[in-house]
Order: sequence, then structure tokens, then C-alpha cells
Amino acid sequence: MADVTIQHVAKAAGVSPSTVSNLLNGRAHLMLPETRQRVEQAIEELGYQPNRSARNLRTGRTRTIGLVVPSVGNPFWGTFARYVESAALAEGYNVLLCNSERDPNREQRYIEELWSDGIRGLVLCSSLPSLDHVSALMKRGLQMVAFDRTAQIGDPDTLVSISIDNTVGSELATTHLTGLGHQRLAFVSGALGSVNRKDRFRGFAAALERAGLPSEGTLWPGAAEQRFGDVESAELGRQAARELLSADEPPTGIVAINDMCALGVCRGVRDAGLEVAKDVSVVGFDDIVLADLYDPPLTTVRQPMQDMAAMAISELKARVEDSGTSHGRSLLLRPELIVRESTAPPRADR
Amino acid sequence: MADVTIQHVAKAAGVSPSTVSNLLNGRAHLMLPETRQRVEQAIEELGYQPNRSARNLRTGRTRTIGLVVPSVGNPFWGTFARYVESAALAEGYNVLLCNSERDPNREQRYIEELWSDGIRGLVLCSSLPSLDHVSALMKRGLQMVAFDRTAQIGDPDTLVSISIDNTVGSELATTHLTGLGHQRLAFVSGALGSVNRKDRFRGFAAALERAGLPSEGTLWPGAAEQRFGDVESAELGRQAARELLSADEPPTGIVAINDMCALGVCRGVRDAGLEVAKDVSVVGFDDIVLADLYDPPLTTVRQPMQDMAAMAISELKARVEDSGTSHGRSLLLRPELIVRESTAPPRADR
DNA sequence: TTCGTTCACTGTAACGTTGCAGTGACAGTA
DNA sequence: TACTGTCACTGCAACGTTACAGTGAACGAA
Repeated sequence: MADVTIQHVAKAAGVSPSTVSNLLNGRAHLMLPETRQRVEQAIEELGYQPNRSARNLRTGRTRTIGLVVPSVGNPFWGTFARYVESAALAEGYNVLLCNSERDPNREQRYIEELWSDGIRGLVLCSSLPSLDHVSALMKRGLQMVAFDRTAQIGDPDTLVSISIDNTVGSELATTHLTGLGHQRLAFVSGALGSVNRKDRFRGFAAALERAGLPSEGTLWPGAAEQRFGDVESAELGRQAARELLSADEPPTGIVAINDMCALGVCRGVRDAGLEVAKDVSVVGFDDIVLADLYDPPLTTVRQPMQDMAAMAISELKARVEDSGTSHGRSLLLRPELIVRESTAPPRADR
Repeated sequence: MADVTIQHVAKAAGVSPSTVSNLLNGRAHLMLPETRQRVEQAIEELGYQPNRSARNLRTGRTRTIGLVVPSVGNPFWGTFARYVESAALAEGYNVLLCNSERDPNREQRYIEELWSDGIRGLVLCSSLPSLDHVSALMKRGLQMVAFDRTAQIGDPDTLVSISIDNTVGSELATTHLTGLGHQRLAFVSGALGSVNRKDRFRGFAAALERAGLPSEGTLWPGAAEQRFGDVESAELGRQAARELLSADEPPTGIVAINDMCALGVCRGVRDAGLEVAKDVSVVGFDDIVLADLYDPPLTTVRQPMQDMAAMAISELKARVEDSGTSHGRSLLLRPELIVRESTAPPRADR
């Protein structure tokens, strides 16, 4: 119960707290080897762990960065969180992981809590188009990397954006379908609230245009007003597929906003008594682990997650440690189309 | 950059820091309404956020609990983390989420870091059979709930264990298969290192015995020495299915250690040119979101996650706040078999 | 008038750590 | 012998907050 403090260690080793502190902070050369050994032994025997609150208070620094994701219930974010954590650990940082559940209030509350915990570096995976709710803290010195969100006009000056080029990714996916000969395509998504969702639709429309196809009416209207979380997006895809496939001239190719949604679409295709690939081609986005395990394995657009996580951490580390007048920048990585078995040429009779 | 402290607020409002502190700590009745308003306005205008390190240092309390999971890359843990977080938030607590990656050193390191952050309540989802590495901290007052791990002989006195009855769950799954008429069953798992994996195999064997079937040779030997992480367990299932189904007398029913593994098994079944349910029945464990989305939807054993998360938090809260001489206990919840379409009677000709 | 009480606020001493500015002992130099 | 330097260590003040004890003004009662 009674915590072991640096004083207890000092007394046990017969030195002053300062000496213990010196040892703890890499100044072991300031003492005799035998003193050092006595102190180390005392630390060991008492099981002393420095009180981090006191240390943070005193030094003003923290070896912790914050990570805010929409939901770890989504394997995409879960996987990303692991990469970020590994990258941070390798740089000597800890990660504090928070779930915003795509709720702006919760997101803001978490960020303020991280700030008051002394955290000055943050990786934010926000669904929100505007960053107004954090710009005040950024002015005070919060360093931030926005992930999976391309830079916007009104963004804070020092913001770093790391993202794939969503427009290109979506074009890649869509062009794959048009290249296979599909003429009637649909885009399935929840409300296009976030920047990258808009970009993905833009890429989809651009690819259609390039193939000489109309883009009107290709956006599934079912979710326009709804707010689907990540877990529910599969259910949304299922519903969308059922509705789309019961139309007079159903689409033969469907581009989904992400893999969870695409898996739902595949399920909906089956619900409608059809077969994925043979009757309807489906493309996802993200390349989550399950994309390759699904039946049929999902054609999808892969994000280089590990690289992106490493970049996020190294940007943050540099900024938190230097705190020079580092300006914002934007890193757009190229996505990669992974062709598996959920896409095929359209059937001749459809 | 320059942080706003309670002193700045006090000066701006023309009061002492004590008065600001009183307002902050729910003692607003100690001041005039007009004073209160002045202070509130100053807080608002300066954007003051109390420094949590200082507060923790001073009070010795923390409104944060720790959550250590094997890997948020696994949707099972991701989902659980969300439930824990929601339950904690509802009780006024924050959650600090850590990934052990099933690495004992990393797990211990995280727990010690949580302790030195002033955290005194922890939900541990450990894969390790022994809790020796945390018992020292528990003696000093760390309150801990072990999740998904049944109580063991050598456990610390104050430990709370919350788990489903894994043996019963596995019996439920296996009896479902024998009830359908399956005679040749296999159990697919990575190394049976953890308590609950052993229990699940025990339940599997017990069900076989009850059905008058031999249990020798039913444990897939492929992973005995390997250490598979959660993400890789799907790959393991795939490999297991391929190997098992190429035998002379292949099993007609497979019980997998968890859903990710079961999904891998399904994929392996297809790799072998067979069909899930029709040729080989597959049962999983956990009922992750994807179980219902898979094709075919997976028959699996469901854990009442939300209830378990709420119980974990309320136990922890009571213990952290009272810190009376609360003794350990063990809560075993009953799992539920969810029958979907990955199981069917064996084919007559096999 | 004097005493006591209430009220609205403030002063102060911690909490555990850090890192600079000492301090005294001792050795080496002039 | 006196001075200078190095060495090994220590004293002290601060970081921002909290909560208890304390203060002085205003008012009511005897």
C-alpha cells in the first residue's frame, strides 16, 4: 500500500535522493561504482518505481503520445493501433489509446484529457472534416499528426497529414472494374461526412467518367442521413446490396467504402440469391486481415499501414522533441490494388 | 506553449488559487454566486485545463483504470475494449489501453508503467497461466480483474476472475457436432499455453467421451511448438484444415479455439476443394462480428461480453474506492451456443 | 458593548521528483 | 604552505495542485 519513493531508496542505500535521481536519469558516471551498485541494489530490493506524475510535473515532459481512433472494434483501426504502438515503443515512447466512437464530443474530451495528462504529441484519426475543436490546443503547442485524412484549407499551420491518396485508390478500384467490362457500377457508403469518403467517391466518379460512363445515380442513397459506426458498416453494406440488386437494372460491380462494408455487400449478394464475382463483382478498401480469408477472397485497395504508422511516429517525435517552428505538411502515400477473387468480368447475359 | 495554471485563473478572477480549486472540486457552495461566475468565466476565457500530473501527485488518486489486452488487432479484444471503455466512462473513469502482444515482458513492463502512472485498478486479459509477475504489485495495493481466465491455485488473494465457463462452452460446441451425427472430430488450436485454451480442449474431450468417441489424436498437432499471435491464428486454422483434410480418414467436424481460427479453417476447407457445412462442419468460439457476416455464417460459442465488461468495471471501482480488505472471487458466466450455417449433419458417404 | 457565530475567502504545507548550485574532502601544483 | 582543481555527493527550490487550518469582516444576541 505504502508507495516506495525515492527517499526510501536513498535511505536504504545511504545516499541522498539526488544521487538516486542521478542514477535514474543516466548520470551514473557522477558516482563511485560501489555507490551505484548500492543504489541499484536498493531499487531492486524495494521494487521502486518512479512516480510518473511527480516526474512529469517536475520535468514537463512526457514519453507518451496519444492515439485517437474511431473504434478499435474495427480491425482496420485495431491493426493500425498495433503498428503505431510498435513504432512508438521502438522510439522509446508509450501510447495512450482512445476510442472516439466517431463522437465529436468524446473526441474533444479525450484530446483535452490527453493534454492535461501532459501529452504533447497526438496521432488523430478523426472522422471530422474540421479540426476547429483542436486548433486551440495546437496553438498552445500540441503537436498533431492527422491520419487517414488529407489536408484541408482551414487546417492548423503545424498539422501533419498522413494519408493514402484516396482518390487514386478509388480510381484504381473502379478502373479495375471498368477494365473488366462492367458498365453498371454502384458506390456503397454511409454518409459522405468525412474528407476521405468524399475523396473516394470522387475517385470513383472520375474513373467512371474516364470510361465514358455516367456517374449519376451510382451513389447508393440508402445511408445519406444515417450515421453508421464502423461495426455497423457491414450491416449497411448488406442492406445496400439487397436494395441495389432488387432494382430493374442492378449494378454488376460494387465499390464499397471499406472492407467491412464490402463484406456486408458480399453477404447481401448471397441474400439476393446471387454469387459474388460470377454475378456481381465487389471491391473493398483497406485490405483488413479478413479480406484474404473471406470466401471469396476480397479484391481491395491496400494502405501501407506499417509505413504510415512509422512515419506518423517519427514526425511526432521530431516535433515534440525539437519544438522548433516546424511547419505543417502533408504526406500522401500511394495505395495498391490487391486483386483477389471477388471481381470478374460481368456475365454475358446481364 | 506557456501552460495556463490555476494561478493564472486565480489572478484573472481576482481570487486565490484555493478558491479556484474549491470550484473545481465540487465545493462551489463555499463561495458567492458572483465569485463563482467570475472564476468560471476566467476558466473559460483562458481555456484552463487542470494539470493532471499535479493533481494525481497531490491527491494520490486517479480516475483512470488500465486495460491490458493481448492484441487489439483481434476484433474480439477490440470489441471487448470498447465495452470496457463505455462501462468505465459511465462510472466516471478513463481507460488506458495497452497491447501485450502476448509477450510476458511487454505485459509486465506495461503493468509497471501503469502503476507508476498512479493507476491502481487494472483489467488484465493475460495469456499467462501464472500471475507471479504482478503479484508483487497486487500486494502493494493494485486491484486487478483477470478477464477470460479462470482462477488458479496460486493466484493472488485479492484477484477477481471474470470468465465464461470455457469447458462448458466447448462441450456445448462439441456436443452440437456429435448430436448432428459427427464421429470424427478434430480440435484446432495453437499451443495450449493458456488456462482457457486448456479448458476448451478439456470440454471438447469430455463431450467426445460422453458421446462414446475416443479423444486420442483429435488435437491437431501442428501448432504444438509454435507461438501464434491472434492475427496469425487465422493462418494457423487454414494450415490445420489443409493438413487434416488431406489425411486418409479426415475429420467431418472441426472445433476451433476461436473465431479467427475457425475462419481460417473454413478457408482451408475451401482450399482442399471442399465445402463448409456440406463436407466439413466448423464451430468457432467468441462470436465476433464477422462470424455472422462470413459465408457461411459461423456456428460459434458466444461470450456475454458487455455484461462481463460491466462487471469488471464495477468490481474494480468498488475495490479501488473502498480499498477495504476485499477478498478475491471468481465469476464464471455461462456461454451460449449460436447455431448458424457452418454446421450440418455429416455426409452419408463419409 | 462584548462575545460568539457565520460567512467568504486565503495561506500554507505538502505530494515525489529533478537538476542546479553548492560543499567539503582530497590531491596536485607552485 | 597556500592555492587551484577535481571528485563525489548533497541541499534546496521548484513543478501545479489540494485541503485543512486560519483570518477578518459582518451580524445577532445577551
